[in-house]
Amino acid sequence: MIDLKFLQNNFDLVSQKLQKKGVDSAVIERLGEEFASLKAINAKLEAAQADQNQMSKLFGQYKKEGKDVAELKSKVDANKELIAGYQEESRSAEDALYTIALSIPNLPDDDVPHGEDEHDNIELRRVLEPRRFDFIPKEHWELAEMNGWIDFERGVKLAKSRFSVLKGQAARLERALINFFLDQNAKRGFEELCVPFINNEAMLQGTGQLPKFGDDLFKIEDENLYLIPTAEVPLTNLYHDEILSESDLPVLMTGYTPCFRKEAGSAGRDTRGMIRQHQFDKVEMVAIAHPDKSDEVFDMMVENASDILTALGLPHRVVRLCDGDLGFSAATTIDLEVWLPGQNQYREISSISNTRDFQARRAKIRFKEDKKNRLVHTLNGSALAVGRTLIAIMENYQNVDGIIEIPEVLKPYMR
RNA sequence: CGGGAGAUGGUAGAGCGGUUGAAUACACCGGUCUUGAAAACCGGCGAAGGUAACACUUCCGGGGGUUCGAAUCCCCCUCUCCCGGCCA
Repeated sequence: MIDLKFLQNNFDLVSQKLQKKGVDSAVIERLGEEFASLKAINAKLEAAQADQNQMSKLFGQYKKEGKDVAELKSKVDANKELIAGYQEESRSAEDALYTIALSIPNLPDDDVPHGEDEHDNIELRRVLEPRRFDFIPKEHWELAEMNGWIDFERGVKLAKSRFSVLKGQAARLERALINFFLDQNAKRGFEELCVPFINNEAMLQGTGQLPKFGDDLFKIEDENLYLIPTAEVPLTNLYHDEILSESDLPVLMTGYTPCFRKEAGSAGRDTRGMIRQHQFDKVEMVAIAHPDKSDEVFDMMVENASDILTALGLPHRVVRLCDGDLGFSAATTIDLEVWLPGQNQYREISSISNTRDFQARRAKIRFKEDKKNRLVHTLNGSALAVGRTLIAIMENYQNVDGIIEIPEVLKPYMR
């Protein structure tokens, strides 16, 4: 959630920044008004409550002294009705405010480049030269079929479209990658966690998936629970509504989880192969950082993910997202895109974001700084998307017969 | 899923319906003492909103009710613990 006090004092700035994220300035104006009217009604309510408390104390005193309370009681009764009315007003003002506030995306950082969509993203650098093939490299689904690695049809039979089954060496490679990623993250100081794959509504609101993006989530029937779309949800919310001590920061966490996404609105995109599935494996990094030091942590996370790709010998590029392409919660994002020779293009394999205090405000994650509580910064990034790494290995390590070599660093993990 | 018990500040643990936002102990922080530490003694010590700072408001698992007044009484929900069933 954005800082409403900041909004009050910097309307033009906020409004202009959110324009890029597709928010109409009229909505921002509404938001400011709702905030102001909530504060106004709460002031009235609190004054009336103060009166009530005073009179109740008097009441007790009168009783003790044997005085007549009839007049006082009628005053108290009248005030009570006043309070009930204010309470109702306050409640509806609050509803109105949060209905809007929770659906407003984060403000982009000042140094985020301007742009409409992914075409305006800025390539920062390329790492590793793509290999030159003396034959036409195949796409991963073709390789999968030749090697008997992926059973798309039976995945569909078991669940529905966009589900698949990994077999034999591919299943083993998937597991090897998970272990490799977790080990690499541990070397950077990320503590490994194994968390619930189902989270409740409050957690999904904390990280920003709800209330706005419920259509992308698998909900458990008759329960207030959802399959997680990313480990960012449980890892970040581990400290939901908690106050950390300054010395705890930064908290660096990593975890493997499957991720479940409905992919609503992705009809027809990447329907072939394993690029876009309803269920996929991912190893995630999450950091809870001191607000003055989150930039350092962010750089480290980007470096870590890039280094893992390099260790696997996978060519990739580092891309800075423009404001038009930023996700809902992100203030700044860097994507890593891996080279897929079969597709002859770079495809996203990791996305690393600093949400600043946006998620922290929603999830109430704070730390003590000189007796005062201050919101932390939360960061998240993939290191890495496992299925897409598997695809990248298949396409980059194929030979002319369709045989796929195992990257050197993974061999110990395949034994 | 069935039977019983419970939910209070970082932890432990009190709390007749009326200066109880909450005794007490431990932990923690500051100070005195000490070469330093420990001990002892003194002081401080929950959160949110609000304020320049006060004031003030709210919070004793969550929600609702009774009352002038609820941590204390009533109802619902959630969670935890113990016993049984099922089970990796």
